[in-house]
Amino acid sequence: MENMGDWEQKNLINELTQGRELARQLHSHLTTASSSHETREFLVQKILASYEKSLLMLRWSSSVGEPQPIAGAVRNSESPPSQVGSPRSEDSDRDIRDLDHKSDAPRKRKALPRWTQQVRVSPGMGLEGPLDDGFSWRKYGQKDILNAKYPRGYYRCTHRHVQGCLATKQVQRSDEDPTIFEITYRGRHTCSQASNIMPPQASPEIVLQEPNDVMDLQHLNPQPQQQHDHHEPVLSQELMLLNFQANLKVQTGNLDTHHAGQSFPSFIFPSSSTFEAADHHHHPTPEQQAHVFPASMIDNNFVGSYSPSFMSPETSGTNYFSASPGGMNITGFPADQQRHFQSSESELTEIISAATSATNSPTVGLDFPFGPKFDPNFSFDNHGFFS
DNA sequence: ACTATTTGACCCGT
DNA sequence: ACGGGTCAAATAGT
Repeated sequence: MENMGDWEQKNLINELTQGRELARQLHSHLTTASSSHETREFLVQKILASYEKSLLMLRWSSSVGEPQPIAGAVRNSESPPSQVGSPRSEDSDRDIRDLDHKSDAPRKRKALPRWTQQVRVSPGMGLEGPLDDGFSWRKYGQKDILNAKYPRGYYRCTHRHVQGCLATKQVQRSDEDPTIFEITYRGRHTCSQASNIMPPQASPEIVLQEPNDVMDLQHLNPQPQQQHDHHEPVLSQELMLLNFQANLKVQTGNLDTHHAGQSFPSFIFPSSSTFEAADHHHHPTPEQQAHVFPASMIDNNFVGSYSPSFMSPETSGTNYFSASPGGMNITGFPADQQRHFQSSESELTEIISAATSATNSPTVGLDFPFGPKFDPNFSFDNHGFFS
């Protein structure tokens, strides 16, 4: 079923439609002597931004097979998109969890898919923050990093508590080129991200992206999980939409020989109970602690199936990552998360009620390259977007 | 009233 | 102890 790309598709269409409208406006402005240069320039910027965003969405979402970086539309000035970062690192994390006995021991292993994109915002327009990548994020922290001039911002998915979306991202403005932002994503969105509007804004230019993870990620999001059972109907619908998958591809400009494309299917599951169990910091607020769920149960849920990872079919291994259940669908949804900590009371209650799903189970996070349905070798790039 | 951001404290792995 | 990541209370914005 391809419902996965639904909302993304809508957003894409929406974006392109907006761009078309802007182009039309520009056209009329061009034939109207009275329009100012500024206005025209503004429209041009908006149009470019629309293109950028659409491109971003495409790559982000279904794997797009294109190797080249997107050519930048706006580039003026300075440094070419050299690839700044290190060349890629690939690999991933797959962690195999064995069920080792030592139960109690807080085992921790967690690895969330993680990859980085470098985005440039055009100086011309205001707007600075990194572009809107189509997801709604909530900032939860900012830190000054050792040798960086600019602080790093930490964001997590807005729906973390409601839908248990584990995705987070960090945004670090580049020291040398302030127009570049390095955005590191961690975890795939499991939320439906229902309302997503994508306001156009700065025009970003993706310089490159690379997946990596290599390192162990230390902690990931804290959240244990639990399953949801009854969710409201409405909710469930939303859920349906949600699966989308994303993937990225790297292209490090050809530097490397192999490409690493990755795509992840939709959800990530906490695969392992691992993390949650460790909800690492527990900050003890008495009450909160009170409702923490037994990690134990959590554990059981998954674990079961794991498919070994497959490496990438083709060339070197590329990818893997979380996975979804056999098909990403509704059911398989994230059954996880929890929240106990923050979040207003109201939210909390809602959440709780929403939680628990019967489905849980089987879906475990496994890793494999492409969505279940597609063939590994690549695939579907654009499964017909606009047709 | 609510939700989002700010920001120093806290926690954790090195 | 240090650096990085997250929490959570206070604050700001809607």
